Amino acid sequence: MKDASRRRKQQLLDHLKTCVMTLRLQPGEDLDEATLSQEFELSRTPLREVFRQLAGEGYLELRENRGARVSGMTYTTLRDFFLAAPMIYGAILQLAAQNAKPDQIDRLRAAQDAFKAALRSGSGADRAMSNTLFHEITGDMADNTYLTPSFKRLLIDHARIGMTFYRPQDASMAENLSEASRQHDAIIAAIEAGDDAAAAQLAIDHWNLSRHQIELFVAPAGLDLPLGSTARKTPA
Amino acid sequence: MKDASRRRKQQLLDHLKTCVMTLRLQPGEDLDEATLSQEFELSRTPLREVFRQLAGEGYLELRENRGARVSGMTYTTLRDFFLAAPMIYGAILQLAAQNAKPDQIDRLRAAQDAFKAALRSGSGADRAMSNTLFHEITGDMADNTYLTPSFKRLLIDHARIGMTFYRPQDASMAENLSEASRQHDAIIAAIEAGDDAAAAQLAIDHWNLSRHQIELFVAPAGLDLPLGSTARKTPA
DNA sequence: GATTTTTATCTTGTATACATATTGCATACT
DNA sequence: AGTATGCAATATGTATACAAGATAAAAATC
Repeated sequence: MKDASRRRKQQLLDHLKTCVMTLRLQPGEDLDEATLSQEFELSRTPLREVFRQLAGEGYLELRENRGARVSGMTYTTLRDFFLAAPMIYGAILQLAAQNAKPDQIDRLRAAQDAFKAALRSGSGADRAMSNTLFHEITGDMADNTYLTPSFKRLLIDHARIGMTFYRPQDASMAENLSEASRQHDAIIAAIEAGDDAAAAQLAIDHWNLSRHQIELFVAPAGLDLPLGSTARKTPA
Repeated sequence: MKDASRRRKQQLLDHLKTCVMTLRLQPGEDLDEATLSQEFELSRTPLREVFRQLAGEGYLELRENRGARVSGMTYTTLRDFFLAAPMIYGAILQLAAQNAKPDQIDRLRAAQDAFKAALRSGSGADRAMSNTLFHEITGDMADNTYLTPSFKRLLIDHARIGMTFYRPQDASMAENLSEASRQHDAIIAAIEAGDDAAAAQLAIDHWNLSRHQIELFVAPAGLDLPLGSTARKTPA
């Protein structure tokens, strides 16, 4: 009986994490204690503890006397993200290449297989979550107490950014994902070979690819209309 | 009445943070809910929420059904620390120099004054806490969501390492602190001038100084005894 | 009619009581 | 004597009840 409620608490934790990362819960969205309490058959006490923990990990924000909401994404988010990500992830992969243990490499391979499967047949959310798992394992390999907190925080918004800036119809975006998958393979190879310099370089490349995907979204290829076809009817 | 208990909760939070950073609570030490509950006149419910939050920020570790303990310091801690610290703090100071606002610079100056006062007359704990405050303000200036979590985590152990590896009698350690204070002044100047390259370099220098202090502690100057004076009575 | 004040309702925060898990000690057994 | 087992004591986790704050709606005032 106690075992069951402990499992529900863990389920709630995983559920909320997934919902935040896949945008099923939107940035800035309010969370209702009462509703979640009923859905997961938990009293408010353990629920609120889960909120605190998720706030500590960067998924939620707590406001005094005003409940919890999903961490926001502002117009400075992308800039902050791409400033920090290459540096942190470069360090993570460098350390991963130096420290990875055989069973961790096995897990990384399994995660990459899952990622490839999600590319073929999964939803956007499947893709985002399996990609997150891949990177989380590299974080385990690096095993540095002081880098992990920022890295985990980056992975949350990496998933959210990936969900935001992606259109499945776009052919160049599909090609982008194939390239990402090839980079994952190269990362596995570099880690297995213990080549930390190569791993660090692959981190940079991987983020440049992410940035490129956003550019494809924000500034798509032109519609190939002749000059002047968009002339205004009203003066500027 | 409610106001008072909210203040007590905040007091508990600050108190625990300070105790962890000044080693009044040792790494690995167990915390007793019942005792703290009485001391701060709070019920266990809000107390446990504070524990969760502090665990999220890296001060404590929570074990299922086995209570909270202060985050441990292992033999790999120092290595992990000096791997991550220069990179993170370099980035923080670089961004601080780019983004600092006038009122933040004022606060940084005030923090440095407090640090100098602690150097002259304060306890080791005063020194550690005022130094932490100085660096926390540079973190505010940098204002990057993704770097902050690791930076905060570093500051916790920066304080604890400073408390561990310091002997007030040692003259070269005192000189070391004066040099640290001069570096703080230089950091303020670089930030005010918006010179991000200089600020990043000062971050590296500042950590090299910290590392030097540990070396002074671990490998002190010899006692100047003549060779052979420590000859063993038993064979090796 | 618009704005402010009051009141009702809902949400959040805390305390207490109870259920479950862990730990240490005493006793029994090999 | 040393180890195993069971029980008591202690500590942790959860649920419910109550208190305080926030929000929204209705009434009163200008």
